[in-house]
Amino acid sequence: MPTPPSTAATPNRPARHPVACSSCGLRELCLPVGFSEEEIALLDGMVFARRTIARGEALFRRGDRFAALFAVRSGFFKTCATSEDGRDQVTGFQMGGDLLGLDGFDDETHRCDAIALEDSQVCVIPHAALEELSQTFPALQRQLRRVMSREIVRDHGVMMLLSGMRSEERVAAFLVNLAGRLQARGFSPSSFVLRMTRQEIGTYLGLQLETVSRCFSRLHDEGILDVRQRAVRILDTDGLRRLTAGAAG
Amino acid sequence: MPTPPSTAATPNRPARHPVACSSCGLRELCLPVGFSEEEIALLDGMVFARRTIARGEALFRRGDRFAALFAVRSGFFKTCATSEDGRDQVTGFQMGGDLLGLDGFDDETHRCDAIALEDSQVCVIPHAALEELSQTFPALQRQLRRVMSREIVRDHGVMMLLSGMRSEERVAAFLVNLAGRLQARGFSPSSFVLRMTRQEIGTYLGLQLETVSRCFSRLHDEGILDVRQRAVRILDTDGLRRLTAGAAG
DNA sequence: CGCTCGGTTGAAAATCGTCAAATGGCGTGG
DNA sequence: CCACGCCATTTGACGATTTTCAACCGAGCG
Repeated sequence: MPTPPSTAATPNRPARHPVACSSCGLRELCLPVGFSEEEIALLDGMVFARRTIARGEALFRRGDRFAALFAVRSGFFKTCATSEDGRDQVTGFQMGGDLLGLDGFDDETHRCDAIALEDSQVCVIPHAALEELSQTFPALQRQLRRVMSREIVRDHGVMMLLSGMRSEERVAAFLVNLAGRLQARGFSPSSFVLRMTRQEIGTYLGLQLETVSRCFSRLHDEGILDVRQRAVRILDTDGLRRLTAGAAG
Repeated sequence: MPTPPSTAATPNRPARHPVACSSCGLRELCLPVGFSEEEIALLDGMVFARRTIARGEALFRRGDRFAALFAVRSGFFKTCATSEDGRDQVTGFQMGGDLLGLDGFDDETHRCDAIALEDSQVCVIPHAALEELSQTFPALQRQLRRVMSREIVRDHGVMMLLSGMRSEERVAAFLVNLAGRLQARGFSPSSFVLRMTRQEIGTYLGLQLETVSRCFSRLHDEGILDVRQRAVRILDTDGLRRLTAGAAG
């Protein structure tokens, strides 16, 4: 599906859709993980709309008031935090079922930009509804803590990657992670198209875009990958995973 | 207060103390930030004990069941996540008022080790009490979300540091951060003693210990620091802060 | 008083970043 | 429909930073 007519400013009007977690294929990857049917029904009332974001547009930006949490329904996002001196850090890539905006609870302000890397749809989970419902719905607050906890653990994994791995290991780890997440969503884990540029991968992994490109080329030469621009085919999953574990593996 | 007699295994018996958030000097840095007197009184019933941890001992380890959150009452900790291949990443240093264990909500299991870098005391906040109390105490669950959110933002800051800065900038940023936190706790921000080894700083910053040592020496030569082993005196705070912002500053 | 551990320093090697140029998709406009 | 131009990507050469290996120093502790 192509980019909608570039009248640009589409986003801020949330479109009413028949939104229902109960009938959503992503519910096992999203907020309702482990909920009973009754509990999911409660969520249906809370997730009040979907919103469409065109490629390149921001779902929210750093400094925006934190009015809602978002769950990716379809599409692909990056989040990036910008430092005072202008350099920006891609802190994560989000796909179907992932939540966006967890960093907003602190001071009711989003602390990073969330940019759609392809035309995307998100479910809007208003902060107020979340607060209200979680009073009478202990499983929801528990689940929210779990999701936030998982985000913290994930970030620690990225720190480990940034801190201890060499470029090729980083790129390998990135691909293994991406493949796993695609597989969990029913896509092929061995053949996919990257939604982000080399630059964005580099910013995420703490590498220059040229280094990322060279790593891809090297993995190609080693017969582990088939890379053609953004199209990736993993030829040797075990080999890739071995690289991830580091030379010590 | 010196290290307790090294009978080693002191920890697991929580000592009953007159524990009270309401009379704690750290409450403005800890869980009760922004709570009213009545709200803090509710916390008093929940924080049920203190626990003493000797230097070098673990408060908890990766894989331990997540039974409680901990708030540092005195002392100093590091948290480190260990990867499958044995390398470990220091994910943070915690001091008075900081919370430990936020990564445990996901699967009710601690996901990192928390090691005391000096003799320390923590307040024990049982998970069950937290769950129960937060049912009838909306401000508490809100606050917990805020704290977790802040942890996520903090981690993104570290990722930015690991990803985009060179060694000297990293070390400068580390020192500026530490100084600020010490100041917030009423200690001198310009003269302090490091509680961690060069190795631990290095693991945190994604550098080898030799590189950390060289950075300290260079900052010393530039007249910005006076470093003698673990004793640090910051001579030029602005200079240090300029380095943090990067060459672009 | 010697030993161990943490820290410092030096030199060589490896990795990664920087600069530069060439290639190739892709979308736009003719 | 094709040509053009822009942007992403690739690749090469060089240089800078950081790691690695090794030796040495010094403080704290038994």
